[in-house]
Amino acid sequence: MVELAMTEGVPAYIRIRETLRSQIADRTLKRGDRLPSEDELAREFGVSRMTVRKSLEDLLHEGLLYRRHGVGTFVALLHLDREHNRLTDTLNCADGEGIDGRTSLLALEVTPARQKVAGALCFAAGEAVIRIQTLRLANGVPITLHDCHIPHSLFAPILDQQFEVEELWALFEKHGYRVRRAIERIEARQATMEVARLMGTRAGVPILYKERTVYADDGTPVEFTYCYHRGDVYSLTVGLER
Amino acid sequence: MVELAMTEGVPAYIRIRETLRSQIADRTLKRGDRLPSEDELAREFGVSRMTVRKSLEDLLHEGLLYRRHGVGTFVALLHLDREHNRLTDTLNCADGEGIDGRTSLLALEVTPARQKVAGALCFAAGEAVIRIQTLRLANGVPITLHDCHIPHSLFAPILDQQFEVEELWALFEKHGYRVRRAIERIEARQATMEVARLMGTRAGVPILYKERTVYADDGTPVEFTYCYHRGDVYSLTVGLER
DNA sequence: GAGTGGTCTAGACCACCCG
DNA sequence: GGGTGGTCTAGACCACTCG
Repeated sequence: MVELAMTEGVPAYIRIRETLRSQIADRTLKRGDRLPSEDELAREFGVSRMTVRKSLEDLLHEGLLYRRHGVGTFVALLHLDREHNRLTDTLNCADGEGIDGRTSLLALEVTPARQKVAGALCFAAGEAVIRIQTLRLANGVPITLHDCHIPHSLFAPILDQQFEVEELWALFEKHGYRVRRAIERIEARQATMEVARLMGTRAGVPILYKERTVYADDGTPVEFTYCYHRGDVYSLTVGLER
Repeated sequence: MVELAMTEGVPAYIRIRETLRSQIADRTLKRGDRLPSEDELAREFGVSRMTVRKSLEDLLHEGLLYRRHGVGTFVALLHLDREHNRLTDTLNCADGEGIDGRTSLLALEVTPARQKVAGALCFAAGEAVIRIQTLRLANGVPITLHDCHIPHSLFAPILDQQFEVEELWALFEKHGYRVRRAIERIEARQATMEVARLMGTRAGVPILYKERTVYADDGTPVEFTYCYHRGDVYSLTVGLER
């Protein structure tokens, strides 16, 4: 019987899942290897087969493993980065290793929602939104201009608090909205004069433009943001399935 | 006990899942509604509770439902389009309703792989790849230029057959590779002279540029494609989670 | 035919939330 | 306290693949 990493109150299927994950990470299980059968794993870990299957579920979904009916469960040859479609805080995007990221606040105001913003947030044009405009710098170079809109009706109290734009989603959560997913519409555009000025570049340079709507886990839209990424220094990676 | 749609050999959890899905679609279950508890559903459908939970799994994952421990399972307020991160055939992208899409073949050749192509396909620079260059038109307007590369070693036989570029992935499958997922790197660029010429536009216009690597379910890279989308008429939508 | 994963059962106990 | 979902069991039978 195999010794499990972690203990105390952590469900068995999670301990088994993480044990398998680390065996794959440290090459105890190599790419292309067949795992022991589910019956064997159940015996090894001292749990029922249903629990083993529950353990495998997430790893299969991530693409770390794949199954062939009647044949076995295998470690995938290539492990795609799970982070690709991971939702990160709009105003606090990760910049990768060795990069000094900073966010500066350009504007914070309450305004009536224009039509597109209102539509995305599911309320009538003209209702109040909190608008947070920020500039994201990497090593001092402007990378992204964010123009973020959140419903005033849900989050008005945040205006009365000190808050860091990096912690916007933590504030949402304090108000009972757990951020769960987002939709982004992506286009290639040219910088307008206005955007160029704010980003310290010149009009006409390529801009990766996004409109992002963020939803809580019950489906409530909690944020709509225009994003302008400098095309010459920014690329975006997404994963697709099936 | 509830009558189930579909029958004969379809697993119970799938019939239950689809029954619930259509109840949500036709508003028998409305947004925000609490579903019957798992015990109730088990009684209604005449299955065990584990089977009910299996039915709910996919719907939860899709975001159609969400759960609150100790409270219940609910229909989400907003249903995000499941198609966003759906992988579609590179050379045969869907164009939406009422659009006449066509793909014309610009080039089909065997060439040595340049470094980036070889790297993506996990073999040495200079090895043979089949290169398929196509232009995608919507209502006669060039939308996307694809420059697709597939390993000659895996798919050489397709050169000896008649084949439609629209059916590339079906051919992969015939050779034992089931397409499963892809990674796309996305940038905003300006059209080069060469790209502008092929797409019937002028150099400098915004181009949504992608490098896409496609993987079979065992992780084998089966395709690497450069995509050039006309920025003024093309936008891309992606979903992000968590 | 032997071994694998796919589906399913009929229970059990626990943790969480609410009134 | 009563109802909900979260975890888990110890079996069962089936469908698929391979030699």
